[in-house]
Amino acid sequence: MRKKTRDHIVMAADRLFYERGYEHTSFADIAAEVAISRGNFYHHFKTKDEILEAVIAVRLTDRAIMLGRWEAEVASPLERVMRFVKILIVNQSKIKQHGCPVGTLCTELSKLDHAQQDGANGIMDLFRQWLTRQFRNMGRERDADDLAMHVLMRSQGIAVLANTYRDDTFVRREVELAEAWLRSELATSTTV
Amino acid sequence: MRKKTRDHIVMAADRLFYERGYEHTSFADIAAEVAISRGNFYHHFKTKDEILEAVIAVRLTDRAIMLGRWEAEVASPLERVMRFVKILIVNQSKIKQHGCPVGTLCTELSKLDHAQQDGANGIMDLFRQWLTRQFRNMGRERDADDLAMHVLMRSQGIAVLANTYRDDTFVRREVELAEAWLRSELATSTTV
DNA sequence: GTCTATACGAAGATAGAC
DNA sequence: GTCTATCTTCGTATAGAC
Repeated sequence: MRKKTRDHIVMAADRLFYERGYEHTSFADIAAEVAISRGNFYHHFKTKDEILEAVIAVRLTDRAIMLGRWEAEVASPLERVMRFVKILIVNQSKIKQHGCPVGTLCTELSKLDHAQQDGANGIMDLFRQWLTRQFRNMGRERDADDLAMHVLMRSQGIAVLANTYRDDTFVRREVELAEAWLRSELATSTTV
Repeated sequence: MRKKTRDHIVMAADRLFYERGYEHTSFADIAAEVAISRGNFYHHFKTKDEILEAVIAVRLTDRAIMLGRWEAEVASPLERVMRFVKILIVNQSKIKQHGCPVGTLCTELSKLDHAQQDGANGIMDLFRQWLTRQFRNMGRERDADDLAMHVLMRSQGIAVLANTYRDDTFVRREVELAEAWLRSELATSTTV
């Protein structure tokens, strides 16, 4: 069973919103990418906001699946968080070019004061809650959310500067520092 | 001697580019803010890019003056870096609303693949070099730039999440963590 | 230096034929 | 479901009068 046009549109929009930003991407851009006419476009989506909504939904689902897989594949919560931090390495070349797909969207929609702000922030929150759960599993009931926010903070900071300076060495060094911090932070309080 | 119209335009553009983003700000928006006609606009700037260039120049100068003042006012390089980190507290409400003026501009121009990317990145670099100099003064010749990048990374990460979650407690906590990290990092290597 | 009027193109959106 | 044609609005930019 082949992918439907609607799915093609969402996939193309997802990529273009990430690479060029939401506002800077036009219907014509997406239509050209999918190789359909602009008219046909409106059969599938009535407004640009609706496409954004669909893109956010897809991104949320994708990330939830990814996190679920890690939870199934990786036994130790510490290793799971490490896996999260390592996205910066795995996706390094994309991040250098376009930043973090989640962070940059939240930032852009905030400036636009866009109705889908909460939707985008929800993806960030998915990460936050997943990370919080991992820290809880490590016995850090009380400050699990603080630790989660700290990991998110580092990820976002690294992504912004990776994008600004396009420096591989910096990214690798900071990921190692984040891992070292994680280990030393958790060394004091293992298994409670 | 009163401010000239040109300066008013740059000031208004500076604020609007920060609050709404560069692309989302139109000539009409700026003209309305300054209370001049769109036509008059083009007497002072031929293109939108030219305004951006002027805004970046002003921001660069402003920040350079700020950093110079800190260098004059604060004797200890450690305290100077602390002062830098504390901008996040001082400008907290703006940052919660619109993020970091430097980081968000770099991010936006990267997506637009805009000619002024280097200009915006130059403001980030002003901070980087200033921070590097402070760490050198603390006797950290070898890793001064790494430490500077780490401080920048934290600032940018905190700003992104402050903007996403608009959470005062988070900002305060992370600034304290950054200060604690600074102190512990420098404790090992004081005055060489 | 400031204004009004206007040209021009891009982008979002609609109508209706096939 | 897909197309072409068209409408409308908005944003950049120019011309020329005051």
